[in-house]
Amino acid sequence: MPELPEVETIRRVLEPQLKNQTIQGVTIHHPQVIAYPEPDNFCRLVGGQSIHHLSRRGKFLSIHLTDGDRIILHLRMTGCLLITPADFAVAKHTHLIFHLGNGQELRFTDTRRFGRFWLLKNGEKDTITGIERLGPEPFDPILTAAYLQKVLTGKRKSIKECLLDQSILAGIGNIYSDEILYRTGIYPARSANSLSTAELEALAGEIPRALSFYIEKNAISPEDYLLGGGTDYRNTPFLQVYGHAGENCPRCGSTLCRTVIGGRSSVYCPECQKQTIPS
DNA sequence: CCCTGCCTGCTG
DNA sequence: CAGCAGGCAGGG
Repeated sequence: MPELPEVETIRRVLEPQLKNQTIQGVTIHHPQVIAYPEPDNFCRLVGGQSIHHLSRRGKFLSIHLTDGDRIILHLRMTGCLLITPADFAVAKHTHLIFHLGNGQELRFTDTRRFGRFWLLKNGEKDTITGIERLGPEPFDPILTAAYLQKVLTGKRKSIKECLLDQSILAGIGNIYSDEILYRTGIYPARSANSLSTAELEALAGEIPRALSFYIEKNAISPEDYLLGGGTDYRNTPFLQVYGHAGENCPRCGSTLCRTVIGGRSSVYCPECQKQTIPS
């Protein structure tokens, strides 16, 4: 489920609670979620270490341990992290439990089991998670119209598919690509190399602006996060097009359309996002 | 470019 | 029952 704003929200909520905590041990209910190394080694290497801080890169979350090792995870579609008391009822589809020194637990729940964990040793070159192939962060000042111009030149695929391409920009998924294109008035199926400089400038500005807006709308206390089971994404009411096909465009009142682009469901306003290229 | 697999659950 | 779901890798 989570895209960049949700992963960042999780990082912000969990980091203060996890900082300086010791991982006393790990219980694996479903070894499939450990991509590397072997699940037994994963547990052995993590056990006894302390958590130094959490970082995010695109949709990846990293738990940095005090000796320089790092646990990296990707929540994919339905992954979820929750800090609970040890006696808290274990939710269905809980695959991994980290037992913390303060009696709390860090639990990984994932209905569809697409999410993955990796453990990289201090200094170990990351050739397996995919982080190395990510494009820049959307908040990196490198994201300008000129950067977009450079990476989109010659790209005949749609601008929506390019926004979803993690090697072009890291962290945007199906929700926020639709929201960003709506905000910038760009028809999602437009070929990426057809965008004008003005449109690229609009995108370069709106991408970080929209993502920041949705990160802030997601803000939640640790208590409410636990009550919501880690899936209470509070920015959903602020989505303008995603999930609103058939409803009225908030700007012009036209009926929002749904189509499929690059195999992904896409919602747009036929009036605010014209198919024709502005001259 | 499209297709499939990976999984379960919800909706119509 | 089919179709769909906020992701990504791999294959043709």
